Amino acid sequence: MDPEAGGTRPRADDPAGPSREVVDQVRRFNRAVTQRAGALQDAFLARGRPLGEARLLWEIGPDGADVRALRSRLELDSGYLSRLLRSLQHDGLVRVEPSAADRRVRTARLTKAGLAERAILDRRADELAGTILRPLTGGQRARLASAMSEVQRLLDASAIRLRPADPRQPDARACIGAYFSELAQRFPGGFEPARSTQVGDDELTPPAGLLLLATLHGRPVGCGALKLHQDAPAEVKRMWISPAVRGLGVGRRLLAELERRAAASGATTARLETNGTLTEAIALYRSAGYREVPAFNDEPYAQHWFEKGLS
Amino acid sequence: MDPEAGGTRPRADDPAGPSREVVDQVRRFNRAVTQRAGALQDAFLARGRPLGEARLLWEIGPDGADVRALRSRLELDSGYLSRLLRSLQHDGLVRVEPSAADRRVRTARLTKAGLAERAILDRRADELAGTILRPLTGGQRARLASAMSEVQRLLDASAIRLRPADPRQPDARACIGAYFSELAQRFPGGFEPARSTQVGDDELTPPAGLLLLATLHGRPVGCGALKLHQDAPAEVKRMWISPAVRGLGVGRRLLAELERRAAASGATTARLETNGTLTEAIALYRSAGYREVPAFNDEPYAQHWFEKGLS
DNA sequence: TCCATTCTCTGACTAAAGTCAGAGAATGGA
DNA sequence: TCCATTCTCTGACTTTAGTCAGAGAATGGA
Repeated sequence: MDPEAGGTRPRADDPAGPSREVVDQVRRFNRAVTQRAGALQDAFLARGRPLGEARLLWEIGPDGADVRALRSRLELDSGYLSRLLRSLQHDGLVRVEPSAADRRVRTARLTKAGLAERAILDRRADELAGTILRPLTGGQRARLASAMSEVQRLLDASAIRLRPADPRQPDARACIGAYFSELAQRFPGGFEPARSTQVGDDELTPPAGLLLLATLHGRPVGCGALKLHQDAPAEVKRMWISPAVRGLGVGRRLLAELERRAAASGATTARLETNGTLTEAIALYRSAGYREVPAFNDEPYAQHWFEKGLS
Repeated sequence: MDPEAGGTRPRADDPAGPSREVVDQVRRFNRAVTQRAGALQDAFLARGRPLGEARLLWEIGPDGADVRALRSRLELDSGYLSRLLRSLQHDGLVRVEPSAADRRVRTARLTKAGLAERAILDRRADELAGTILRPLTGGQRARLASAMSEVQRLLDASAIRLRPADPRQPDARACIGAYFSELAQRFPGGFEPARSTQVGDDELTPPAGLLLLATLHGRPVGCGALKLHQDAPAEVKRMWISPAVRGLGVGRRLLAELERRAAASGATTARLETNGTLTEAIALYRSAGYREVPAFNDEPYAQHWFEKGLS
């Protein structure tokens, strides 16, 4: 059930909001594509088995998976998941054993028959794509793939959420770690955190500072932080975006949100320093209104210092 | 459950088939859109009511609908539909009465409360689109709308089916009627079927001829016909595509299928005549390999005659 | 008038997709 | 050792999305 464009009600004239025709296009897409594709897909992949079971079979994967990981990934009730596994086990497609690392945990693995069934599902998914593509010309196929990629990427961009996080949390740690790894790879002389100006976890925790995490469907895909000072400029730190979501405006959004929060904390100026190798980051800062200024600290890995008024 | 790209199996080297990466893109899209967008949509529109009921509420619409029309449109079992209506009736949202035209038939109408509930659904669908669009920049929104439109149109193109039909059937009649209407509008002097060279229904019915219908999700969107002659060229007739699906290669597909069937019936040549006003049709024929030839009949409304070898 | 067809509804039922409660085992920190 | 927490499983159950059978009323054509 997808209500189509509700064309009887004009959109409020909000310059920051989406226009009527864009909203209508999204609604039309929701109706036409989401539902139809879903029904077609379900029909294609069912194979006489409940979809929940088929889905689980696929998610267990060729390497197996812990039940709790499956529970969390598929967002299923422990009881229901147990039942689905029982059913697949009964059909000889799955084997469930206690994990060696923690005997409370079960690990599910596909049997030989389970792997064969999964391969059939794989083929079926290919066939489904084939039925969609076959009636089209070569040019139409390329255009469809390109448009689908664009829709998908923009829906991802839309789904990215920003939230404050404690720098000690695993997700935050992972992002900062990825940031440091990338710096080590891209700087000509490498990067060692110990040689850089130290920033403690407390400094990025309210009220002294703040770390923002960007997540896509719960998965961390970026971070950025603020060091706040009384009567002095706020410092932007730890700006990193996962390569998987670059080009989608996430960095810009993160930076804008950091600026907002800095201003809300009373800061009138934001500052940051960066290495000359990070050309895309520098371009982002410039286009966001940062001007290059004389060095304001002695960070060994920096060659450029930027500042922006926050009014 | 959406299997993602099954990247371990190389695609057969079939130049006419879709490439591996296009198939993978379609599979990724199916996964991303169907599951995520579908689930989000259901959550948004549920409002504590089963989706089937919400869907029915929407489909009844502001003007009401016959139960049998709803049954056919939504492809629901008569018993189940009756139950859904009962439930909505119990909630005071729907009124069901015998139709004046045929007392076997029931007409369902929304009550005042039903109309209010429908308006809420309308608003919710807007809000759903809004949540998708709001995190995006203006440029991203425009790009998303454009990409969605492209995906939708190409999926429509993909979903179009060609099938033989009896020219007397309502769908065929509707297409031929639309064709004649368009000719009447576009020809400078108008068009009257009676002044044109007559083609009887039997002439477009096997074995004397053939009519092909193009349908999109069961709805007729185009037609084309053949008149077959022993030891003489086959004639292409009644080529019409609905404006809603023009530009998607449907005409080309129809024409190609007619040629195939003509060749399969032993014809070595295909012929057609057309009015000079139909510039897109002429362009299609030319690009499909038809050459202009001297007039081979005295069709009063034609100014161009074309021919193509079918080997 | 008869009869085949169409339509809606009710009875009876099923399968799938879950939820909630709670028991028992395992883990790790105080 | 104790205890809070985590994990899985089983019991019991519900809701949703339907299906199939068949009855009774209405329609239209022979």
